[in-house]
Amino acid sequence: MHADTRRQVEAEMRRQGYVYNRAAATLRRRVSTAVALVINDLSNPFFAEFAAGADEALGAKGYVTLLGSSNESPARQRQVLGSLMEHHPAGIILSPAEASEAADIELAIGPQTPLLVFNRALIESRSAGFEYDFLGLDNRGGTRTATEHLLSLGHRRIAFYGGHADSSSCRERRLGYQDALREAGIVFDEGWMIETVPTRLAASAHAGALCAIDPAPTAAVCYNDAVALGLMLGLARLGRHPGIDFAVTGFDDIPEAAVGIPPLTTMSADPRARGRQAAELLLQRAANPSPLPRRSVVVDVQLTRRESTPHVFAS
Amino acid sequence: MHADTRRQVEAEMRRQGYVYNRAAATLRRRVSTAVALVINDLSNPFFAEFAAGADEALGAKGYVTLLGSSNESPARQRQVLGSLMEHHPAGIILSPAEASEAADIELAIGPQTPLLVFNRALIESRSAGFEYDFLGLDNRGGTRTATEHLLSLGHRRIAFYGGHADSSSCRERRLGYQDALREAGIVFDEGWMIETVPTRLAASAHAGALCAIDPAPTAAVCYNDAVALGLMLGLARLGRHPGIDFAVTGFDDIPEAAVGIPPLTTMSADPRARGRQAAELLLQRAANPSPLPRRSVVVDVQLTRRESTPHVFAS
DNA sequence: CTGAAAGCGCTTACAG
DNA sequence: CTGAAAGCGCTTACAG
Repeated sequence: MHADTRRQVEAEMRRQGYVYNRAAATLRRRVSTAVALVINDLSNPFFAEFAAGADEALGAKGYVTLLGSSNESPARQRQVLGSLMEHHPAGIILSPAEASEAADIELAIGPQTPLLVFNRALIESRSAGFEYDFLGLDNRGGTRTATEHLLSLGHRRIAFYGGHADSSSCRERRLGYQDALREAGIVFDEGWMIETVPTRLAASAHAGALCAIDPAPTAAVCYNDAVALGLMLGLARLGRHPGIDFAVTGFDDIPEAAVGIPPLTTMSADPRARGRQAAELLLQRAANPSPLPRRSVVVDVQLTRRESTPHVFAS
Repeated sequence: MHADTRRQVEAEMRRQGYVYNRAAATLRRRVSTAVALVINDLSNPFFAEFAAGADEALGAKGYVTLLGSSNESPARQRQVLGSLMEHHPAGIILSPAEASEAADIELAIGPQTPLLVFNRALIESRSAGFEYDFLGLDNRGGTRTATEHLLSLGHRRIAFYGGHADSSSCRERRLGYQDALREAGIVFDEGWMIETVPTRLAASAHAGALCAIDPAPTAAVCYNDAVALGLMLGLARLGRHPGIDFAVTGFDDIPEAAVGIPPLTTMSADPRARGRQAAELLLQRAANPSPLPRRSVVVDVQLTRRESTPHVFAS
């Protein structure tokens, strides 16, 4: 009888087209089942995958994703956060625009809403006591592993190619590279580090700077995959043959890495899994209002060896 | 005085940390300022760009984006739509999963909420009188233009490479290709059309099927850029030289197309602009509850000529 | 034109 | 344990 009645009621609800009104519930409970997801650059597959993973995990837990994209503009980011805050989200996952100030973010979202920052450190100059969780990649360990891989293949003159020296992830990746060189007893030269805009196009156009180093390096640890793919293109145009007489490593393992020419040895970060992880971390925080201390999770990245890193070539 | 008072009040609001409660407004007004954006595949840069464009335009009009991703699963899509409906969105932008049934969608969202379908037709078998707007690309005209371009370069044996013959966009693109051949008086052969999973990897692996055609084609119109880039890779491995002794065209103009080896001639669809356009169309509908008739907007795609389409090569 | 009151649809604290 | 009532913070219809 019970089950039968239930079925009848449900049938009638469906017939009348009843839909639960989450706005009413949010108003009463003072917090919504939405999570804000603010992404710096959706056209980068790394962040698009991250967003897809986060949305997937949030959906599985009954949350809905409020999307915002900042296009790497801190001003737009502030605006987007302000607009999303009006929906009283249960939490915020933020992959910050370059040069985002912690104090700025705090102003936009207040001290109540749980925040998880992904991938990049916020600039903490003016801020004190603003609490948030952090999920990032082990940038330093990653390039250290990449560099050790090249060393194990006999390379000794190894450049670091691409990225902005003033971005936190680039700084960390350069440190890991230097760690590995130092440990191998190699005297490293500032001139081995070449700065570029971190895009494929810029990296490709700038390849000449790498060839101009004297004596020429036999390998390059690249800031990320986009840069590495661009560098390989640029080298090919200059008559070098990456994968045969030159070794290149990337970072991120974007889908294109596996099908590059040659396929790219890179550090895998599995952005979709990172998105799911970010959602988990945030929802743990949202469930326990305060007991947990601030957490900073740094994820190991895995060397994925492909054909772009040959043994050193006797020239 | 007026302005001064206003400033004081605003300062006090900020001091107390007041934020507008949109849930209360939604409850009272019975419709929210959120728009649901449901995407079939966020890891495809084409759709990620589309999402970014839609979010941008919605944000500019004071709307917020509720994201959902279906990962090409109609079941997941139904579930996602159901969950988003509880937020009473002002409208829905849907880039449907493959083989989505109109009747299914109607069941999930009801007859009230404005719907704009992007890119793919819904299967209309069981449904009658379900109204929605449509925004799509001129698939047929696009491949027709691409094929005419190859014909003008002297190619006569032109294949159509990649895609699933049962997807509506692939069917349309094949028709445009056949239109151009017919008009040029070329007797076309069913064997010139090769089916693949529409990914770079699958297209690359399947390149042998193209070379097996006898007599061998000198050019291929590809289903999309991913397929075209994969095909060029596969051909290179088989000793062919796309851009020199073989011509390839793509579709979409994803960012990678411009930096491929060689750079890819393709049909530009400008997905970010499409996202903005989808948002405009939907919001027009949301503003006027019913007066507008159902609209179907088909966007022209532009030939972007790059180095992958050489003049026919005297072999 | 201005200001107080009603009410949107839920959840929860409270009376019975 | 059950059921009626209060109240979340807005918007809008209505009285003054």
